[in-house]
Amino acid sequence: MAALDLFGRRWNLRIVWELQHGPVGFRALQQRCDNMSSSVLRQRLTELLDAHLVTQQPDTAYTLTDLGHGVYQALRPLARWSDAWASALGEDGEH
Amino acid sequence: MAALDLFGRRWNLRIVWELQHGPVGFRALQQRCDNMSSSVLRQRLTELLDAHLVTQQPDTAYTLTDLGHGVYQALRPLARWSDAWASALGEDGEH
DNA sequence: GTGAGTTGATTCGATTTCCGAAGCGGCAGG
DNA sequence: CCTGCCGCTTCGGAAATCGAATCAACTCAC
Repeated sequence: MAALDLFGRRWNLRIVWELQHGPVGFRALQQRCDNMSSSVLRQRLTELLDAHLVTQQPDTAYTLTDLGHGVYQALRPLARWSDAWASALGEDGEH
Repeated sequence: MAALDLFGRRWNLRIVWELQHGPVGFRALQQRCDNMSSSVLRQRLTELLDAHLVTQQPDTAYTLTDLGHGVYQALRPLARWSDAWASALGEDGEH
C-alpha cells in the first residue's frame, strides 16, 4: 500500500523507468524526464534514495539498486499492458 | 509513456487496485481509499472512465472494464515486489 | 406523506504540491 | 582569468489536492 503511495507521486515511476539503462547524471536525468523541474527531481531522488531504490555513485551519478531493479522488472507487465491500452484507445477514435 | 502519466496522478493506481473485487459505490470507494477527497475521487473516476478502464453500472456502481482488469493483472508483480521491499526496509531499521 | 438516513455528485476556499527560471559553488579546459 | 558544464538550491507563481458543506434523488419506517 505504501508502494501505491510512493509510485502515486508524479515522476517516481518515470525516474525508475529512465534509470533502467544504467547510471545517469542529474541534468541528463532531468532531460530524459521531459525537462521536469530540477527542484522536484531532487525531491523525488531523495525519496528514492531513502527508499533504497536508487544509489548515488562516487561520481555523483544516480543508478538503480538491486531493489530498484526489481521495481523495473515488476513494471514491465504494466509497460506491456500499455501497448494493448494504446491500441484499444486507438480503435475507438478512428473512423 | 502516457500510462506513466496517467498512473503518476495520485490515487489512480489505488482506485484500480481497490476495484479489483468487483463493483463498488462512490462513497464506499472513497472509504476504501483512506477517505480521499470526494472532489478528487470524482475527477479521477472521470479520467478512468474516459480511459475506458472503469465503467459505471446501471445502479451507478463503479467497476473495472476488461481493459481495467488488465491493469490490475499488470499491477500484481508490483504488489509482489512491494513485499520484498517492505522486508528489506524492515531489516534496515530494526536493532 | 413526512421525516430521517443514505447515496452519488458538486462547489469553494484553504492547503499542499509542482513548476520554472534564476542563481550558487565547484570543477574542468583554454 | 574566463567560459562552460555540473549537481544542487532558492523562491514566487501556478496548478493540483484537500476537506467540509451542500444538493437532489432515493429508500425505508412510521
